[in-house]
Amino acid sequence: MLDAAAAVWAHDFSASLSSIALRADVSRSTLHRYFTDRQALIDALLLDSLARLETADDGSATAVPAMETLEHFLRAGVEMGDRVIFLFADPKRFEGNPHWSSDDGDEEMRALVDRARAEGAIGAGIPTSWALNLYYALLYTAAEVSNQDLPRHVAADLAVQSFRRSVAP
Amino acid sequence: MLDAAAAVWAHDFSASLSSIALRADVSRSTLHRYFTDRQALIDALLLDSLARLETADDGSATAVPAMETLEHFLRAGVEMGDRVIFLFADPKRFEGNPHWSSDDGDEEMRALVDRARAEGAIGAGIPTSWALNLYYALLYTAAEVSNQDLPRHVAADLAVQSFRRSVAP
DNA sequence: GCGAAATGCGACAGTGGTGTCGCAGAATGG
DNA sequence: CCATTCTGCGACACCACTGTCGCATTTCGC
Repeated sequence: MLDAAAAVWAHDFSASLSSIALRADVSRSTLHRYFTDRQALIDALLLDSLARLETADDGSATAVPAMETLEHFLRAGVEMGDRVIFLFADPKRFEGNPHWSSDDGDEEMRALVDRARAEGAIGAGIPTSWALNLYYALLYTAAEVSNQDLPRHVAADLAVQSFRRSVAP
Repeated sequence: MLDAAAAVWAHDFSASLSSIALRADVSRSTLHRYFTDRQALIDALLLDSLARLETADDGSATAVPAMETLEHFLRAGVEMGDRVIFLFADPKRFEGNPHWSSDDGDEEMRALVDRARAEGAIGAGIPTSWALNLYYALLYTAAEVSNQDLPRHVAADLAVQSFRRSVAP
């Protein structure tokens, strides 16, 4: 059901619960039996997606260059496909949600970008806010393209390449 | 009213007509008086936005390098802000809409990208579908960022730079 | 095979957005 | 100044989605 919700909501967050039940091959009753609320399903999917992101992000020690961490994170994100689209399609989607700390969304990433800049991987002419938005856009786009034409890893490679080139000094 | 619709729908296409009326500082009645339908408003906004895009795109003769046309078009799009977000946030939003020819959405752009590739501005390792999706993502992101931190022209510059670097051979 | 748990189905009221009215109060222009 | 036009307000029925329920059916474990 979470997969179905991610798949459907990745493209239209206002989609009805019926469409999700249909996609999940269960009745609406069953869906409601596991998630009392629309909000409950959102929270469950959010939590699950964040957990996967966390897991996927495990291999990134702080010792390695920040740029490699960003790259690793990007690849992991693309691998998650719809989940990542769900998470990052609209930055304000989860505003006020107790499970969505601003740490997840921004602070940690901003710090990473700043570190990458300090390490010389990001040019002085690149504002941090642009680097961040570009990063999420590439993540989103690569995940999106993976649903259409290109194999997942190819899309990930292209996204990584685009990011490196775009922010290079 | 069209401006209000663009501003609201740029962030949430499922937003109610009430919220648009509110944003436009008119009553819901007045809104309905000018646009009988939700669909009528959508069509009007679509048509108006496409017209602006067309106008803004006037300066691009086919004689100049394709890359410059793409660049010009990108800058013009960023300048349009919410209108462009409305148009390109979801590629399938206007599927089946008689005013949304696939020419606008894809074919013309694809041809432009192919021409840029022939002129050596786009590397062989860059799939056309990636270049296109990247292009729209940058357009969208630059417009989005313009609503937050950076001045419009700075965001446009960054988007252009990112695109050139990303697809360079 | 039998009992328990899970699922599907249909019905229900509640809710919020939609589209349509009529009417009353501006705003506009001659 | 008056007449025409535009606008706002409130009311209405309609519809899709939501959340809840009871009951029949299927599935699963033992």
